[in-house]
Amino acid sequence: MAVNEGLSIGALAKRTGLAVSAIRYYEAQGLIAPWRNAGGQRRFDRADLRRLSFIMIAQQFGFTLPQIKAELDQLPGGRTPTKTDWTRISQSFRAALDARITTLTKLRDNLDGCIGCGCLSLEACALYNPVDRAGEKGPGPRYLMGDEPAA
Amino acid sequence: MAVNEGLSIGALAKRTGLAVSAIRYYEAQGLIAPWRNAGGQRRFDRADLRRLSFIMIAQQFGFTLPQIKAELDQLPGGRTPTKTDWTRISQSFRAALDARITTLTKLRDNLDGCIGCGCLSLEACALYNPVDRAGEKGPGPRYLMGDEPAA
DNA sequence: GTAATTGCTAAACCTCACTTTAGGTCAAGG
DNA sequence: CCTTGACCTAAAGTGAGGTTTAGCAATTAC
Repeated sequence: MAVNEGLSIGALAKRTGLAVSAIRYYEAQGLIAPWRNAGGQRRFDRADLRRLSFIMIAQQFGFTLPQIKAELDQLPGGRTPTKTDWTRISQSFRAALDARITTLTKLRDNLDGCIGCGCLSLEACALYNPVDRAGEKGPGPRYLMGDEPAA
Repeated sequence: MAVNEGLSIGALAKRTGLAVSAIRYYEAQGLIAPWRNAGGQRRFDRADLRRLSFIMIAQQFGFTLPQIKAELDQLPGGRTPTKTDWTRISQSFRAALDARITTLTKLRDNLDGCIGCGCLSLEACALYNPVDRAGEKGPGPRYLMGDEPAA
């Protein structure tokens, strides 16, 4: 129990509320990179708490793990990220979030227009058009909420 | 090609942009209930175009199929839904949507507060709290975007 | 020192929302 | 009549995001 040996996976799980299995899964997906102690057990930095926190928040916002990884990959490799580093990625994150809120609000406003007519008609309803366009992309995974597939 | 024999699944697919397989899947999930012609092929009402349209729109908003089914189940059983019926479910739908936008906006505002400090700290960050609460629900499926699991 | 925890890996399993495949049937046009 | 295209079912496959299981090793608590 020396002070500088890092956190165990169980400790991380307790502090984040994540399941141990989820943390291991994030490692497998390249979102977090613990080292190993002499016995082969994972040890984590305190900075990893922040990474996990970011992952959980971004998931609440509806981002996929590859998208989140892309954001986290912008953090510096060789050193512990500074506040400035986190501020930078929070900002890029906020832009994506703003776009999502805008889309949702626009769709809601279209829905308001439709409540009066009760139509949802394929020919006339303002709500139908964005849906139609998604359909025209052809078969394959249909993306949600106006987002493009993960980069 | 008599006038009143209903639409084939292919016709529905063309008019909605959905895949035929998706429509059959929705039937299996109880979201739509075609009848069969003498040869065993599915035949659909024109009103089913509206149901499918609603499904597609609701999915854009991030609702799951069970949630959408719950809304559609409120439509009358014995007759073709009227505009009033659709208006009623659009309104209940809008309320759910409003809640979603509110949550997202609140989270975004919290993020704004965090950009200044760059923290995302588990102890202090305003963003952490909602995440933490989700974690406290214990193991099992973690719900997204502040929604409760489908009824 | 030993028992209970906690951690390890690999592989199987799960839900959601579908698509694809395989093998066969139905309907419409020439 | 016969071919072509649309349709049928059941079952398996997909990919995201994990959890569960099995069997074993390391750590911690007493």
